[in-house]
Amino acid sequence: MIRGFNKRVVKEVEPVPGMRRQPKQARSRERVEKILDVAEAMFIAEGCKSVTTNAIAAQAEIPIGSLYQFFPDKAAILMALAARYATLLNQKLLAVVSELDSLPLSDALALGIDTYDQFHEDYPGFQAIYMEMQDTLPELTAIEAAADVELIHAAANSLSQHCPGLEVDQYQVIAMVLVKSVGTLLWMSRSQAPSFRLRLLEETKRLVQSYVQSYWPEDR
Amino acid sequence: MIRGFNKRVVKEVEPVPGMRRQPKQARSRERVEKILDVAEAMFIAEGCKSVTTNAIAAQAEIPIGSLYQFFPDKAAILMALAARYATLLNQKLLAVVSELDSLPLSDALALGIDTYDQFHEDYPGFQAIYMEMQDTLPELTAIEAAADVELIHAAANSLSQHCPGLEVDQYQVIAMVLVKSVGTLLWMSRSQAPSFRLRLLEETKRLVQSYVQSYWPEDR
Amino acid sequence: MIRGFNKRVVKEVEPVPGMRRQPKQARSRERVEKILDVAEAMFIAEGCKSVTTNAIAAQAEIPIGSLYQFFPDKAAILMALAARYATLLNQKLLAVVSELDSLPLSDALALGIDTYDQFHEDYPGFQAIYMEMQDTLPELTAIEAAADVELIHAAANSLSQHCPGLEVDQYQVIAMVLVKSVGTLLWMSRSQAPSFRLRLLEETKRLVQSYVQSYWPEDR
Amino acid sequence: MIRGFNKRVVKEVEPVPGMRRQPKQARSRERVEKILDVAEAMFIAEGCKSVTTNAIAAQAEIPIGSLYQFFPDKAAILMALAARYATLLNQKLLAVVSELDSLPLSDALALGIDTYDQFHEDYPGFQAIYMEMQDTLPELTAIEAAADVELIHAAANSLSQHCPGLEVDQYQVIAMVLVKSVGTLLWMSRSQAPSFRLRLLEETKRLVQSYVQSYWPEDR
DNA sequence: TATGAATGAGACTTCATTCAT
DNA sequence: GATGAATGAAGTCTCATTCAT
Repeated sequence: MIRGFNKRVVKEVEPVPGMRRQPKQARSRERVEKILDVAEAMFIAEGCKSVTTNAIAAQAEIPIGSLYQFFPDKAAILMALAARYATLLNQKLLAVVSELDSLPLSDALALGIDTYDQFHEDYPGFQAIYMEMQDTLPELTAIEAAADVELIHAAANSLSQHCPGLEVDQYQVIAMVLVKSVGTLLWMSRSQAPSFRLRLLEETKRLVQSYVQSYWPEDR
Repeated sequence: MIRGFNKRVVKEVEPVPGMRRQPKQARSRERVEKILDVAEAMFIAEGCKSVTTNAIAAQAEIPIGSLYQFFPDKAAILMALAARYATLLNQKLLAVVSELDSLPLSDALALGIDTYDQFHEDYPGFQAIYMEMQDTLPELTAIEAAADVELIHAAANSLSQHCPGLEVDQYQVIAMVLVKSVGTLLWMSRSQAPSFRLRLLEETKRLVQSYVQSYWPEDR
Repeated sequence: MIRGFNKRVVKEVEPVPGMRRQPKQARSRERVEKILDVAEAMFIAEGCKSVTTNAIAAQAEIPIGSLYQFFPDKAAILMALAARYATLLNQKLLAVVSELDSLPLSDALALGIDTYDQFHEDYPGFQAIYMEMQDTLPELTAIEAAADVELIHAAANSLSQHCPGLEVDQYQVIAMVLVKSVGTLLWMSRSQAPSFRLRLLEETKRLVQSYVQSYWPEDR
Repeated sequence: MIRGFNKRVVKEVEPVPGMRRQPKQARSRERVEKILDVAEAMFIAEGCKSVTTNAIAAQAEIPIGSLYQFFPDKAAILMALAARYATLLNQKLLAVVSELDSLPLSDALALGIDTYDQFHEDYPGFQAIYMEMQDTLPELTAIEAAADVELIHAAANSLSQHCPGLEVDQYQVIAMVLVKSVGTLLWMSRSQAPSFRLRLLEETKRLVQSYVQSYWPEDR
């Protein structure tokens, strides 16, 4: 068991979209992870635009040439980062799904929001990277939305299981509204003073709960 | 009476923050407007990062030196653009404020959302510029938020007039939640198919209405 | 009697070399002086290269166009400044010449050095401007040397009067050696700690006195 | 034994202060030398201010990007040039040091001056670069003075060995006076007619010798 | 004569990417 | 495969000077 390695457990050899070569050997995978870790930190610290590929390679202590063996260009690093976040978020959510199912809807929503909030806290680069891609790769927004898309699917699924009675694609709309508005509010709350931040968090729950209750008022 | 709202009402020569020289004569104002128009179009079309100051000047048919007489650097153009949007949005909102006041709360919310949605439709660069600034000028987000801030103030004010009974800063929180979530949903709806877009718009209204009703249920 | 004006008494209408138009009216002369004062301060403070003509005009509170009516280009400002220094130094020296004549040679040398040192103190831009010109206008070094040239002439003259016995151009060489070496040492002493500075000043006197005594040893 | 003198004796890969990357391979060192040669010629011919980095790169027949791999900016080229002169001067002086030690003081001074004069003749850019730096990098004058500083140390050391009897820091002052005044006079002599130049050279020796004799008159 | 907005060549510097070793 | 020196197009911004008003 190698410590400090499974901090970010990457599912074995999933084909990350923009990558030039899938790293098969342990050493290569380590290097890719190192690049992404460094890139993440630098993007957050200095903004995507002002980070150079050479700086990333230097900080990651690998030659620039090697970096370009894994990533065809700078944008690919951003993409891989986004993909990694999507994977991570998915894991977190899977972990609480069973708990969610056993709670009353209101509590489930609150727990879901708290979990999502915690994710923002744990990975401050999440929304940052997310925004960057709009600028740098407008045509690749599909991938960027991956994280959201999975969340939305999961939310729609959960709702359709526990709150039946609507058409199937109605759940999609509701889930989208929930995920998007909550995502924005949580992100915005990051830049607020702690006390105000907590209040926003509570208010976000209220927004969501009253919305859901408008569909399933019996949830009391 | 809406507080913090007519701050930007002085039409003509208000001192725009980042500008090097305030254009006093008609010719200069024309030039500045031309620069902003061109920059807006290019930012939307190609993304902020890949637009160059020389390209803007060339497209606007003015010498690069003249551009730099008005704007100290590239970022200032972005800022001026954001300021211009804030002014425009203010005007639109002022135009419907009186109508809003005479409607039942639910209808007022719906009308407000429709107006805001129309603004997004009229000025597709609005949210785009807005997002750009996060990357290019992280420290200047305050200015970028100007449009939001004023909206939030206006909304808080309107709520406190028509729906009394809460503490004064509670209105701020509610208004913030409303404006931020609606903004995101409307923006996101832009990239959806028309029919789905309309549905999202309706759903946004529902989100907002049920949230407000959780505070003032008598509004029926 | 206008105060604050004769601080730097410029001999009436001497034709300064590089100037476009000799200022004949009081207002114009005031402007030219203001330009030179400002330019002097800025050159010293920021280095010649980084001062712009527009900055000089702005600081002097005259339009840039007017500046260009008196000076054909930036270099001309530097030249005029050097010429002004030459005039000033001349005046200072004339003022002590009579005293010098009545002193033993050693004391006269010491007094001359102190006077020259005081000039450096009063006009810190003197040597600074002097050096600048080497770079900016290599072909105009002749004018730059003006200040020195006058000093050297005066010194040669004084020597030939009080210490006869040498050929006429020998006095020139001696005077040149004296003025150039003293000038350098005094200038260099400016950047030293005060106590060390004083010591250098004394040592400079010793250098000069022993040199002169090698020609006129009877001076005891 | 001359203190502070063999500091720069390490021939090859001494870390030159302002350089971005130390050229390790033969090809790179050639390139750096080429850049410096070209820069030297251009600085002397056209003055520092009007030489551009692009022109240097073009003349040296290397891409501008390569130039910037070795030098972080234009000023660094100047600095490297000054450092190269310092190294050269050191070598010249080391070569005559043994001779100096075996001569009577007067003759040693004369030989030292001739050597220094020859250096000015061999490297006409020496004092030119030296002066430039005052303007371009006022804060870096320390480095520029390097050549002088070492000379002064060497002179002080030599004096203290052959002419004992003074306090240790008195030698510093004397050496400083000697080096600075001689340097100026030699430099100035460059721009004079040959016959007058020689006379100045002799006069410089006289200045120095009479000064030194005022301390050690027995040196006859 | 007086003004100051306008000009644009050109300065310095960066950095994503390649390819010879 | 691994490396990192080399590349040069392109970017941002300056500023001495002019000339229409």
